Amino acid sequence: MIRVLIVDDHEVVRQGLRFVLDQEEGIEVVGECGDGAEALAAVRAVRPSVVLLDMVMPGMDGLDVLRRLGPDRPAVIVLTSFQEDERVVAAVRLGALSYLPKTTAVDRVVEAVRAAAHGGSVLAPGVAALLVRQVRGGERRTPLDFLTPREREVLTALARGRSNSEIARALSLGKETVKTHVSSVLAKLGVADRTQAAIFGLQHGLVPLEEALEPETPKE
Amino acid sequence: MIRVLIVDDHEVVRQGLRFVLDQEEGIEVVGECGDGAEALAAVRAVRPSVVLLDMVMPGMDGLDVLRRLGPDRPAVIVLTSFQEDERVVAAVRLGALSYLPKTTAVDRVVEAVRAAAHGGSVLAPGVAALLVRQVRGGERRTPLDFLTPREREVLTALARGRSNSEIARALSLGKETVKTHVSSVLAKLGVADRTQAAIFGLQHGLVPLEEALEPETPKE
DNA sequence: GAGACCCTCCCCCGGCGGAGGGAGGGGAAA
DNA sequence: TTTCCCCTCCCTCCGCCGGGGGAGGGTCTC
Repeated sequence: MIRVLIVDDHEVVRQGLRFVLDQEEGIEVVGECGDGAEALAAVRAVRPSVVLLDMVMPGMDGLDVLRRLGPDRPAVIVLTSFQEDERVVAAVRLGALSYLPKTTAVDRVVEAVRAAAHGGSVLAPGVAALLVRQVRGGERRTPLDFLTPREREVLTALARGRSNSEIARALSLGKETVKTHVSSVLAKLGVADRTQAAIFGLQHGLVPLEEALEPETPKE
Repeated sequence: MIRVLIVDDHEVVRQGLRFVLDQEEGIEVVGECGDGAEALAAVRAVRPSVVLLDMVMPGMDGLDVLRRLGPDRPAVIVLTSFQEDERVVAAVRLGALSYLPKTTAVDRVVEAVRAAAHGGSVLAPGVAALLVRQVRGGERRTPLDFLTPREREVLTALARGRSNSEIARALSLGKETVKTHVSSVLAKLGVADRTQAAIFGLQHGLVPLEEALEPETPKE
């Protein structure tokens, strides 16, 4: 029996998944959670073999949950609305077996659950391509991949709406240095100015849109 | 019998809604659609009395569907992931009876369907507050409400990453004029620069994030 | 008609932003 | 070691951005 825990802040989605999975033989839904904190507790409590995890949730999001799962974690299938390049890769790095957009046909979800039960992956075509790109450094990569770590940090700050001097202060740098980084970022992304760079960063999930203008987000 | 059409690009969500609604007496799900174009066709074909409409879909989105529904339209309940101020108001203006976030408990969805069948509304608390603010101009309003039409246009362009001179060209204005508008926008939104204004605009759904850097989007 | 508001354009000016080039230190790989 | 890249900071130059103030013409309301 495959014991499944469903984590999603949308009750409708939880109902849908439960409905679909309950009809399957050998699969049992052992719990539902509406947020990340609940999910962690539930994982410890009911010891599911597979977790269906939504990426975007209020409070602790999917990535946070992945980070906090212990070493003997259940198999995790990420199910999300967005295909944000950054997050896909992050999720896989953090041990997610499958990463499926919510537009996925339910059959594929069932497949993924069965596969996950014995450590297998089912990837949506787009996601698969993305990972291949990432892992094998093959063909065309996101311009983001060409950024150095420092440049990413700067771009992240840009996407939060910070000015050069604010960034300098935040990263303990000279503003000259920040300008240098910003210039390379603009060049590498092929955009005209910081505003476009910020939008680009937001589009690629460097910063969740909701938090973008927040003064500080220590996240914890 | 209340005849319901479900429109959502996520099969999981469709299944969930169908499951929930099928259990209800007097409610019958007469169709499911995965995108806007399908939805319009289905409305004509099966003549549902209530449409559950997702706002964000590939291709023709929920607002487009609302715009294109004829005069003798079915009752429409908008069900969406985001509570983007702009779109809520737009949807209601376009005739949506209810506007519910997907985080809504399923009971409320059922309530909304029953209410919609005879022209009633069920609003999530947040949405209700928003509409009251909008309609009665009461208490605190979004800074967006203080913008003049022209300023909105300019902010929209800002959110697409346009420079002042590009905006001037696009709107057939002198760049001096654009600067004037940008200045008022910054002041009214209480932000420091155009980048922050752009982010603000994106957060409030003036431009869908995905389209933000697109060179032109005539939408059609 | 007087006010209020919006839209349009103008001026000045200071400063941030971005291009371009240079330079030193450090780490990693050939 | 030499080479290459990254990070750091410095410089100049200039254009765009944004603040402040002004001004004319439009509409709508009182």
